[in-house]
Amino acid sequence: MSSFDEFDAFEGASLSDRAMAARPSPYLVDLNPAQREAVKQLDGPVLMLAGAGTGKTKALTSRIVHLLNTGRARPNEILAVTFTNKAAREMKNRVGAMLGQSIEGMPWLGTFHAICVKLLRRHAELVGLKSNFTILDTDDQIRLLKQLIRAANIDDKRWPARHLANLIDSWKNKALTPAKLPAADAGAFNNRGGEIYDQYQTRLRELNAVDFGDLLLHVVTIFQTHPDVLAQYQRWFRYVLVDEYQDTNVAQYLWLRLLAGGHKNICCVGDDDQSIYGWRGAEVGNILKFEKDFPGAHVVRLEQNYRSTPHILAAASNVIKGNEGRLGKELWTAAENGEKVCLIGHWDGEEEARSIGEKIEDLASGSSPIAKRRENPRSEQMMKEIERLGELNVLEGLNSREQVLKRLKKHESFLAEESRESLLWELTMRQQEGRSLEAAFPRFYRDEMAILVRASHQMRAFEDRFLTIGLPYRVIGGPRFYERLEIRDAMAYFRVVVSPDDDLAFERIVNTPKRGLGNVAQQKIQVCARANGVSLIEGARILLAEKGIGGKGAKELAILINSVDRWRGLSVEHQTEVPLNDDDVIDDGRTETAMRIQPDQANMPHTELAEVILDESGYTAMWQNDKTPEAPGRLENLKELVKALENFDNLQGFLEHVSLIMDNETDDAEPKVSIMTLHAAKGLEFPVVFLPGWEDGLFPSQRSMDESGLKGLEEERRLAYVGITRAEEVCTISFAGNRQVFGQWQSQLPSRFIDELPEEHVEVLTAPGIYGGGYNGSSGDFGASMQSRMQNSNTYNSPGWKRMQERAGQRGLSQPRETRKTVIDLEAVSSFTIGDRVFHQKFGYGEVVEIEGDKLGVEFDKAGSKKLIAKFVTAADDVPF
DNA sequence: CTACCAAGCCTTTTT
DNA sequence: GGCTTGGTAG
Repeated sequence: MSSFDEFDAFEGASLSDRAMAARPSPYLVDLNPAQREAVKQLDGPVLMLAGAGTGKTKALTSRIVHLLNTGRARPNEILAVTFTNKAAREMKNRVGAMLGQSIEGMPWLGTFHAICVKLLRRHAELVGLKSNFTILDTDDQIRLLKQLIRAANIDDKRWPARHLANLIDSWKNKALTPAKLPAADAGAFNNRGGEIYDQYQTRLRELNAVDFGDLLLHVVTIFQTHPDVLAQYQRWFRYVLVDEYQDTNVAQYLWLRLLAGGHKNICCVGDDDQSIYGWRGAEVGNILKFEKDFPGAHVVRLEQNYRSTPHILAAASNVIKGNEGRLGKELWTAAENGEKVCLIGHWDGEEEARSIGEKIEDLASGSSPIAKRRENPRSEQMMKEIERLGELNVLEGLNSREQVLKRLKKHESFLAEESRESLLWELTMRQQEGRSLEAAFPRFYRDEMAILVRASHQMRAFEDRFLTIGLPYRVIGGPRFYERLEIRDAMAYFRVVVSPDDDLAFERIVNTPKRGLGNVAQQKIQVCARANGVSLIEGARILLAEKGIGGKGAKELAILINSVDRWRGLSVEHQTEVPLNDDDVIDDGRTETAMRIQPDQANMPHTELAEVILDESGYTAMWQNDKTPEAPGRLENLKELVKALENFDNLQGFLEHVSLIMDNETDDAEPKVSIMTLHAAKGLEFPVVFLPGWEDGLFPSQRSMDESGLKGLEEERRLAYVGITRAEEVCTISFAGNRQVFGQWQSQLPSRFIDELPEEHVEVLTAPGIYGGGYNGSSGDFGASMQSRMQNSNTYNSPGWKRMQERAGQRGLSQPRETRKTVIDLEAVSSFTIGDRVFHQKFGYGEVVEIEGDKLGVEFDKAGSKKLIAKFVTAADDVPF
């Protein structure tokens, strides 16, 4: 592989380039021809059409390494944009791993938003902001808009702020400033849309704040109105790389085109079949017209799939081919056939959850102790172990040896001292007895399995079920840590301290905890602030001085204001401007905050300050006195928040991080099943994937179809495609005949996408209990009817389906069967007796009414009676207060 | 001003 | 079913 062909990309390059290129490039060896082509075509526009699982991240990271290795660019001269923080992180890690060193020096690898913040902090004054602007989240945004709407005398019931927020967002996605807004758009929202948008932007500027959309919009505006600034960056970023190009919106597209406009060294990677963010302004058109935008673009197709089995791939392809106007790719794989895609219909959503829970436990159970334990990685020992097993001939003479080895390798990180011993023992025994070696291993680990749902409310059924059977799971992208009430409150306190102009934050905390400053008092503050043209907190100060407010409220308000002043004094982080107008300082690797903020002498550590703020404000006390079941959890979260602060230099740095990083990944030692939305799953892969809720109206989502018609349906179909292609080995699609929607029982029809699955790659399973009888094997009825459904694509008229429909409404036919086995440690049994008061994270307080092995029956004060595993509750006395 | 209750919305999907 | 909002009573 070390032939001259590695140099051919540099024909005509300068001698020094050639010399650089002479460095070995081992990363090229691992690539297939298409990937290699995409990596080596360094100059000029490149479009990489990368199907699901075709190794696009590998190609992208190899390309970065190649750029560095050939000396084409220094790390800080490469602009690499992703959509999610996770993708950015992964790319950083992989580039680092390939280079064999840490990748400190790639400051411009990040999400659109993160990179824009950096740029905007630097040039904020060009759009009328100060460089320490705050970033508002949706909640602040809506509250602000609500104020404006009310001020404009519009009924905010008929014209909800939320709606306008969405409109403004969509305008910003299209790079439309108020001035550029077409009349048709401006007329939206009771004819006042454009007007209020304008006011909103003005108000944001006054508050020295931006919303998410502004991050991009402002930067685009700066580039468009200041060619000198743009030119500087065009020169600096010698190469531009974009991940998930199919998800770019107009603003992002403009941004990219402006930045790459000079040298046109832009490489976009994407897959039109995975465009699932149309509702957020993404334009599939961007990828479809790339060749027109960048004439002479090099188009490379990655079509070899390394992820999924042929059955899974075929199922996905057959579904997606129902879409029109695709760029067209033919995915293929060299992998073995594997299992067919499973299709199961269930009686109702509860049973679907139960069934999936059982299947997960089945797949995750193995007879070896390592099945249940995950220890620190010790791969070196692992490799030795494999050798030793070989020496001992433990694996000799059995045709599954290959697979066992593969399995061992795959799970090397699971092995620790004791489990190795027991594994060895287990394998030896098995061999002596002639039993299967494979079966000593669990087929999959829990963290290799995922449940992908269309909408987040579907998650609850699974959470409830898994909680009761004690199956460890984690919800990804659910209610996010930083969106929780207590966290937002705490952060509002920090914001008030850090930036005095932050009215929204002040509003939020002024009467939290209760200070006797209700509507009336707050109104007075508002009026006073406006009359004097100052921020709310200054207004409050004036109001106090003028004695415009009295009684308990006045006293409390004075205390609050004094406290804020004191806290601010404790933090003493005076800002010093550092000149930033030279090419050379575009990036020197330091963060923006470090550049601009020079801490004064000794000041209180910000973590300590945070604690002081929360204590002295009475916020902690508020939750300590709160008796609701959530209170302990909230205190816990506050503690976590303070802990998270440790990773930052100051409060401001932290606040910025929080506004951009919405995902919080906590690495537990214990392997857990993932539950997430299909959207959140993009870019991920799992050996085992469950796709529940394939019912018309749910998936494809009714709303999507109503709002966007065929376009919406096609996007839903792409979502289905994304879902199926997440699976490596096992993919199970299911639907339920009955489902609770808004608390009402509703009968559901199977998704139309189910009819688009290719019969020969799908195995239709009989749902347990669907005909009352369930498990005694012979009830192939339902399966057969499913088959016939699919043969006559005349959908919902099959006898089997009709019968199922008829039973809708008479619930209770399928009795919940007790679960067979759970993943629990049996030691935890009976530390409780009947009558004990216990506490549960989700259900709150309750009383033990029944004990059955390790399962407790608990009558909860608020949540009713539940059965659950003992380890999920604590004695009520132990709950921290 | 707060605490409680009824009514009405709602469920896409997210940086 | 659950959450937010708005109205009313104390």
